Amino acid sequence: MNSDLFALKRRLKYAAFTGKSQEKKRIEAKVPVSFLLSQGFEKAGEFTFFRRKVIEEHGFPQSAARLIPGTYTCRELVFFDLETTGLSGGAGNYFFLIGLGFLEGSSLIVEQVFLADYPGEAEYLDYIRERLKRGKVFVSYNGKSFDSHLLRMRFQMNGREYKLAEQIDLLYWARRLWKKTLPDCSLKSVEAGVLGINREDDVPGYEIPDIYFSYLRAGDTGPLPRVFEHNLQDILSLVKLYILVEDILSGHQFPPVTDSRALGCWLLKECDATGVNVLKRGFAGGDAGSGRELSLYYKRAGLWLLALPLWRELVENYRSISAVVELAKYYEHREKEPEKAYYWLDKVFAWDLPLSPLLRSELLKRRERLIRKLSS
DNA sequence: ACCCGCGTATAGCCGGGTAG
DNA sequence: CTACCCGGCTATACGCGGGT
Repeated sequence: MNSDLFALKRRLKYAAFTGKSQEKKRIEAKVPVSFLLSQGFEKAGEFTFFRRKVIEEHGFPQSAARLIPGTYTCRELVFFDLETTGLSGGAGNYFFLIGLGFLEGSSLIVEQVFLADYPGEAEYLDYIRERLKRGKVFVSYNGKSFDSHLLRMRFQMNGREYKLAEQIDLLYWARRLWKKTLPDCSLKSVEAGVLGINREDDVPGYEIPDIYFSYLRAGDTGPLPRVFEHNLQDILSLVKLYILVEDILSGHQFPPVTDSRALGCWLLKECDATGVNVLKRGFAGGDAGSGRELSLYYKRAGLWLLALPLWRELVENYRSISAVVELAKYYEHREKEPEKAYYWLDKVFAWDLPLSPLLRSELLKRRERLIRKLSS
């Protein structure tokens, strides 16, 4: 489906009626006003429809706002999600539904703006721009790559500039925290695996463009409510996910599937002392990767006395090759005790694990050198 | 069909240490 | 002194995967 051509045809269709009153009649006949009103929308323009839901929620992070840049607060967050005519980033794509979420006290306000037909896009965008004014930080799922560009593009194509100042994209947080433990990091998988949300009767994303086209072409409004619902659920999940990530970062929650190694490393990189605690907890929970990262952190900090017991534990309980190598390096180069270095390195060969050729040759080289040192 | 941020792997550089 | 080697850090290249 070439949506560019399609959009052009829609424009011509309305343009064909020259008389003002005639045009209006035609529009009113084509836009299913009563259907949209029945869905809780109100008319906000010739083609623009708006509805709002207030959802009572608890547990909004009021103080611990680790994700929010600058001096903004969570009152200035706007959660947003678009339903579009396709995935491709080309100019022919546009969006016909935007969901916005705002936090207000203990409530979540979800606003949805629907474009009843393409010729109304300019007024639709102007209306959305007004609604977006209160939001300073945009929260999305993959919005940095998808939604924000489409949004900007549509404003641009209509001769209006719009820039999303600050953005928080939760996709990257989901990857960081659950890439190892979930089959994938689609919003759906995160909902099911972490948030405990299982959508019933959800519209698969790929069906959405066709549903909208079929509505435009044949006036088929039947499946539209499910699209509105899908968009609403996306906003709700976005908010829940945002709260969960804030909770994890402030140490209030730590779902069992969370990758403590990745989180700990990220925190350490951000010079955050809680990174050490996260890695400690991960290692205590049996994650060797967390122990390894913690030991390397101690090594970088020159805290050998803290690193050494970790390496020994990693060798004894997890048969960690990297820990063996670290112990061998330590004794060969730092303590100048090649016999101790050899003692540890030899364990790797005793284990008789399958090794990649590269790693194997590296280990052999190290052993050769130690043998030379020992015999001289 | 598209974009883009992120994680991972690899190469290269530098400083320190050592053998000859 | 020189030539080399090792380890650690940084820069760059690459590929993945999510949105409708």
